[in-house]
Amino acid sequence: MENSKYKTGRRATSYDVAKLAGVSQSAVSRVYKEGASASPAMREKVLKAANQVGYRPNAIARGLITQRSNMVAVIITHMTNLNYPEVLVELTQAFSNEGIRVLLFTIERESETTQVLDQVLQYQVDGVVTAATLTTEQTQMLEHAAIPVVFFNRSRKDGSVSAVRCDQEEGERWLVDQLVSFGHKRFAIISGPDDSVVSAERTAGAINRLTELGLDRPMVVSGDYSYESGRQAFNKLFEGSGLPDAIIAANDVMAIGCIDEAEARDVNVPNELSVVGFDGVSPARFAAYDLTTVQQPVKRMTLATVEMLIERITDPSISTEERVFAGSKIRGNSARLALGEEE
Amino acid sequence: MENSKYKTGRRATSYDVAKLAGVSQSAVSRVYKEGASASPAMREKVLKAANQVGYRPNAIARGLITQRSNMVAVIITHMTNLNYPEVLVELTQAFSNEGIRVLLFTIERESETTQVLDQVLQYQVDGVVTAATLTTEQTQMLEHAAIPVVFFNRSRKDGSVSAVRCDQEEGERWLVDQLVSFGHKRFAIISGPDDSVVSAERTAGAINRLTELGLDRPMVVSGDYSYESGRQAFNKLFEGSGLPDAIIAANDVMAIGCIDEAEARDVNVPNELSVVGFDGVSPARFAAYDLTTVQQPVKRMTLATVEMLIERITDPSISTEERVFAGSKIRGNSARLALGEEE
DNA sequence: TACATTCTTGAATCCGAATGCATATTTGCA
DNA sequence: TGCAAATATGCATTCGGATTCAAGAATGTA
Repeated sequence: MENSKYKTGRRATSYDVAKLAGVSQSAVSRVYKEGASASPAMREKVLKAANQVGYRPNAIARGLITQRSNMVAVIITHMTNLNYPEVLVELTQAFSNEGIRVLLFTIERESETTQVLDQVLQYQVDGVVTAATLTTEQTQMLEHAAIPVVFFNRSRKDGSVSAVRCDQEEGERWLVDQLVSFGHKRFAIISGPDDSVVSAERTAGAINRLTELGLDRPMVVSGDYSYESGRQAFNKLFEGSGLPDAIIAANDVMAIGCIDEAEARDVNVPNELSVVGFDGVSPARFAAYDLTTVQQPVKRMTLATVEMLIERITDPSISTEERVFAGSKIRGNSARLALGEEE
Repeated sequence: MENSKYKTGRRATSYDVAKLAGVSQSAVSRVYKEGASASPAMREKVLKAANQVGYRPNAIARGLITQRSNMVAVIITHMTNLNYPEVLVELTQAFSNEGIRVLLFTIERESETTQVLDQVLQYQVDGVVTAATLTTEQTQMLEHAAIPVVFFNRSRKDGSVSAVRCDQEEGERWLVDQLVSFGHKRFAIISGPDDSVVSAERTAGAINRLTELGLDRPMVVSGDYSYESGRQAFNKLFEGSGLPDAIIAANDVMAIGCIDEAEARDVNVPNELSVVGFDGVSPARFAAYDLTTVQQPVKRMTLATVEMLIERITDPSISTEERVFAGSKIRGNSARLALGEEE
């Protein structure tokens, strides 16, 4: 006991500082609390003492009493999709600017949310950003615990949750229209993992538009967002009954894999085959691929997410909101495009 | 006050559960603590009540009393380098398997560690993994607070910190040897950001080996790990006095940029120019580039990091250790290589 | 059946900072 | 100069779960 005060690692507490400065613990606390009444003299004494012992308020203790941890959970799936790292970094940075820390939860597939949710609840986070779909039950658990959630790139049809997303469907429509306007007729689609909502939306978006335009229902080959799966998907199509005019991949990385495999089999892109992606990740801009794709406005989306979540944390009674961003259309060189046609 | 108990979001506490189950709060606590004495009857009663009210132990409160937050901080620089997302995911997953949560701190450049360190200390993390260099002073602060640290891909020459790293120098030596054995004589290097230790090590490793072999000191152009900077670097070299035989980039992404710009200027890689990278990130394996590079064994490195950090958290008195991993040599097609020569 | 040993359980206390309340001090204004 | 209003400060309590201590129950052994 006597030596505990000298034990290495004994972090200084507000009591230690108080004693050293000859004031009360409450005084120390007030000095660190913006807007609390403390005389300049007091403040100086306290800060000096705090400095001497290297005092830093204990965020855990503070969280316990204030019921605010100043941490949010970010749930994100395994980042095969190169889009996620960028999202994560931007989110972290934006939250950080607001004095909020990010507790990271990664899962392999969207279906593994259960264990994660349990942890999220234990850690008393102030809010959740999820890039994985939650069941109604899970959403309700969070709601019941009064933890606001913002869905990233997914939502509920009934608008019962707050969400920020990129308009996948609109993006696919543009891609299809581009391809069609040049005369492409036979389409194939490479979808993402079964449990990816984003992939489902993109795939459906493309198919719907094709149907609207009276074209044949495209063949759909499934991938898992990875480069390899893009290559394999091409092979499946190549070995099938006649190559399509254009392949619409559910993300850029698969489009890239697809292009590489096509070239490996002497199918020239874009002359013999058009390939388009989605996301606008950095490799899509590499000159060797120069994809025609739709880029998600990651920065704006993450800022909107942070803003929205903080708003809901501050005022939990606020009603849900959905913000939908259109993607930026990028005309690359992986598809033969309509000439001189804008919009 | 009276309504607070019914307020939405009022999370159930161990007291609530205790009351409902007709036992003491201590009993509830014990049921949730492995190895604590609690009769099966008691356990059942408590779990039933807990289930009824959706009780989950409050990790914050627990952390306060146990002096263990079960969180570690991961400090990582802006992920221009595609290597980091992978590292981050693997770390998170591995920590998660050990019941430890990751609090993420991202910084733009390695030099911005100060503010971050302050936050790290406030959040009472049990340990720190840093992929950014810390000053001696900063390391001492952590040490004084008894927070173990593991450096990722950086260390101190005096071995005063625990570290896990990839042997950058050895990797560069292999690259240089490969290139030299084919007859390359004129070298150039594209370095990373000034404050990147990894870049410094790689650059130095290559230069040292070239010197050892009696070759001319290479020209060094600086980049910032980005694709664009790789392109620009090529241009600087192209406009300079004669293109070198080989360019050694401090990471894969710059190597890719460099290759693209070379092709754009009708310099064929690898026939007219060899380009090698470092990291072994996924785009390096894209067929269009197929880089000759050294791949960091990310999975093994992250596992070692987690293991080491937990070891130090468990027993802080343990002495420091450094684990150095050799990178996997990848002979791609971006450099003309020696034939039939292994090792 | 008696007594020692182990197991259960609850009461009380603690972790470290925030805050309502009460008191002491200062400031403002007539 | 006097008194009210505003500030400053300390005391005591609180957040929610872990843990020590001591008492009570169950089990084992002779």
